[in-house]
Amino acid sequence: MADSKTSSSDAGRAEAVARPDRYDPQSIEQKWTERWAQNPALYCAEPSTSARKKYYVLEMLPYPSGALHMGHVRNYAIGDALARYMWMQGYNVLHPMGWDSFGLPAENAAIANQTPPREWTLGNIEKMKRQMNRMGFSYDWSKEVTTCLPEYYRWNQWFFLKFYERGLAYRKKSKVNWCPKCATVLANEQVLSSGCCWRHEDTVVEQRELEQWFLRITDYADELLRDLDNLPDWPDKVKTMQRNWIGRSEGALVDFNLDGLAGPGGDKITVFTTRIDTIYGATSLQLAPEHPLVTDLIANDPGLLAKVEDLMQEQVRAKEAGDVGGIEKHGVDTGHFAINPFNGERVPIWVANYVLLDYGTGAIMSVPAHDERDYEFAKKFDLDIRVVIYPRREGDAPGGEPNEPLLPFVETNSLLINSGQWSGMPSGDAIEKMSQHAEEHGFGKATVTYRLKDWGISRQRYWGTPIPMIYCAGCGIVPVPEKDLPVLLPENVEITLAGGSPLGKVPEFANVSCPQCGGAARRETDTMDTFVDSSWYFYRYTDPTLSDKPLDSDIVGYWFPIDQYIGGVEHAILHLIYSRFWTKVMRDMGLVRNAEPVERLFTQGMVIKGGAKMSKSLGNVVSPDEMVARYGADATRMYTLFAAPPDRDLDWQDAGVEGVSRFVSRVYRFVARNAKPDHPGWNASHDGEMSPAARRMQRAVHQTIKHITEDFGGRWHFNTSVSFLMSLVNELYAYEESVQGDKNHPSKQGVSGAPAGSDGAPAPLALMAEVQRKLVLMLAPFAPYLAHELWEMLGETSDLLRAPWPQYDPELAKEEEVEYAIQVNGKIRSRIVVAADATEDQVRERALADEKVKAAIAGKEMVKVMVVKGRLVNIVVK
RNA sequence: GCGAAAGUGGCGGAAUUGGCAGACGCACCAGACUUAGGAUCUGGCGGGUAAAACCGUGGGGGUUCGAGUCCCCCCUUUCGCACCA
Repeated sequence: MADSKTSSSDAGRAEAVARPDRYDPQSIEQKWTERWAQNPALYCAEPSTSARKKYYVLEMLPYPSGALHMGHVRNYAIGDALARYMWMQGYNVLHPMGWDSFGLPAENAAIANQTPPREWTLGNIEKMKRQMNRMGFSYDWSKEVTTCLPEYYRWNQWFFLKFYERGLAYRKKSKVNWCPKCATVLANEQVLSSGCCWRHEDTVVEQRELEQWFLRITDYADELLRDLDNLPDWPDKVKTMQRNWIGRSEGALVDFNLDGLAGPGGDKITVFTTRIDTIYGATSLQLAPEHPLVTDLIANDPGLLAKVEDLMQEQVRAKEAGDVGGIEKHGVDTGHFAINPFNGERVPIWVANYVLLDYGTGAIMSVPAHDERDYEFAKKFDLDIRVVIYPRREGDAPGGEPNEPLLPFVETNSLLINSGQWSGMPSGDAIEKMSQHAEEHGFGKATVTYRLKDWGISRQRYWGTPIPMIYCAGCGIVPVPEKDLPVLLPENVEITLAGGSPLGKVPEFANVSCPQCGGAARRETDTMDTFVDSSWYFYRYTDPTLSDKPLDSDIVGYWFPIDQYIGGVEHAILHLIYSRFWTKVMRDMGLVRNAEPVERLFTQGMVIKGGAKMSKSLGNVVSPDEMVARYGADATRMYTLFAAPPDRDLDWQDAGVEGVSRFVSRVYRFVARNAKPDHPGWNASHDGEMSPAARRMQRAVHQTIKHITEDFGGRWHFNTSVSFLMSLVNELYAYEESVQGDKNHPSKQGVSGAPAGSDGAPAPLALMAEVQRKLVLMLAPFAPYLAHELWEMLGETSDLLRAPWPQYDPELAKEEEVEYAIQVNGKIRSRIVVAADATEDQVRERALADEKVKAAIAGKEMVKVMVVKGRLVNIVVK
């Protein structure tokens, strides 16, 4: 190969670009981008009749904001490495990409730039698709899905009608979360724990009364919870978050009749409790300030009304201040009483700010002795504290007086006292028996409540899927007939953030005739939450061209469940719980056979810089475009894999990309010189024995294959995969030097054969060719452009994407020698190197012959212990 | 407050089961090749010492021949949940 020295000076400068030893990512990547573009079928999944086993790898689809950010690049680099690896493992790989393209930013852009949302969105998609192709991601674009196009969203509408038929979509007036900045309603899942909007973290969500469409996700609460146990390959963190979100809680409802006058709003208060066994200790009832009965009870007392109003205001203020957890408890005595159905006792009715309206019934029985919050409240307002579960700690003898310092006693491992006929019963049994008792006597029953609420999907926005419903004065709510789908989103609509749904101001859209009676009717003008779009898009990928149905059950049956889903942990609740819900409904509709959409989930860490999330305001944004222009796509992608394990946050360091770029270029130069090595050293005769350097390199190759193969199958620590590749290349350089001398040392040039000390048998050319071949194969998932270029350089004509992944030979990967540390009385005194297959006796002999060991044991009585790699040899010397 | 994860050189990070702590890379230092070097190649690089010894994985105990790894207590950071009755 051309020696860099001969062409390096003035003459070489002009031809620098053409020199094969100079890595130029731009020209290489451009060349392959063009070639791949000419072969659109390259990355296409084979049909479900393929003889290959299927593998569905999916990355979360992006919102087309207009530019990829590093988080995208990282996400897709992981998915692409996996997709390429699985192709090389012989699988039929489905690796699609699409656009979650409805949503508010398009409307904001429309307002800011006077650009129609559709135009803005489709333009962004074009830009981002170009960026993705520039990165070399192996997407099957024949499966592309764009959620804002009628070909897709008509099926949202179709699903909505099916949900409606099944009673899973319903309309109700309710208090809803309203973000003043979004000018629309938010689902519970879209309200942060701070009480602010998920898109506007500084804007407190307001409560408004609106008529909204809801999806009955709570019907599936139990199954959504239970089936988490069938997802062993989901991160525990995500499963825990979902469990908490669903918040299943077993308990009982108990009715307390109002004492004396029946209230105008009813004559009883129903409370929810998980501890019905403590009901004899209930010394008050507590209502949430917003509880509808509250105003009835104190309607004629303006002073009390004002105090309750204060309680509510205080909560709002606390939320605004970000004080979520530790709001101080306050309450108001209504002066009314209710009757405990178990013992007939009158208990005062209070209003308390620590009772939540939307959990349980919005009313509780307060048992200060056995609930921490009730205890705190009772202490503060001097309410009775009555012990009804004998408080004992582990080891306490039974009997004796209840111990005030042990209160509140919240354990269920003790016996009831002061509880009438129930006294003496273990707490756990009492919960069951007392619920039964309540049910038999008609004042209560066992029940299960959930934190999870039904999913409100109505949005008062333009850029979303129109909800296919019509309101007729005569017929009421009338679904749009299936044959009339899609309900097309009108264009040229004036978009503002004020005055309700923009579609409401488009008469030709809103005014329709009733499908049932033909009379004048009004169309629903709200659109769907965009999380509807992303709840089932991955099914559509299997055949996005179908025009008569959303999916083909057989094709879906072939591809599903998704083998590997990759995305950010920020979707642990919203997207991933909605998707699971949607799949279960689809299964009940007979559309799909799988109960869960995703077999394995991987949540990658964020890309940060300087310890903070990248953001324009911090000015620490790294643009993928700039990185690609500077270092090429291969180096950029590879850096995102190398800089940190994929599940951890990646702290971006510009110098780090430089390092990976150097590595990539080092690989290029090596193969450029050695694809057809012409140094005489390679042609030296050999007698079949390999030189130690050759053996070393061969071992490195097989160890690298082993490591990377295992990493793909398990831990996914691609940072170490890349580092193994780097080490391997370092070995190749060392080997090259051993064969032909240091190219940069003229004194050594032309040295033929193996260096002194070897057995004089340089490895054959074939070994060099084989090693390079394997190196390129292993590079393919991480740096596809470079790998393809080198593949060609090696004279390979087969398609690298489908070339078989290299196998490793465990024998060749094994170390030939093992180092032992030798301890003398607990301290390491020496190290010896012994053949890997040496017997214990041989090791012992060698150890005792070691000079340092001899010195250490001279004149002593002792025990020696030698250790390494799990082998332990004890030698006792007297 | 509750729950989970993490804490290793100047930095990003290695070290599947307890077995040479710091792989690989960055930064830095030295050398080579150079008209030049922000290119390339070679070597060095936890502290400490002339060299050893010795000390080193947030802190303190413990188990073990041997602990970054296992056990107990504490500290810090990040994330999730935060009155869920």
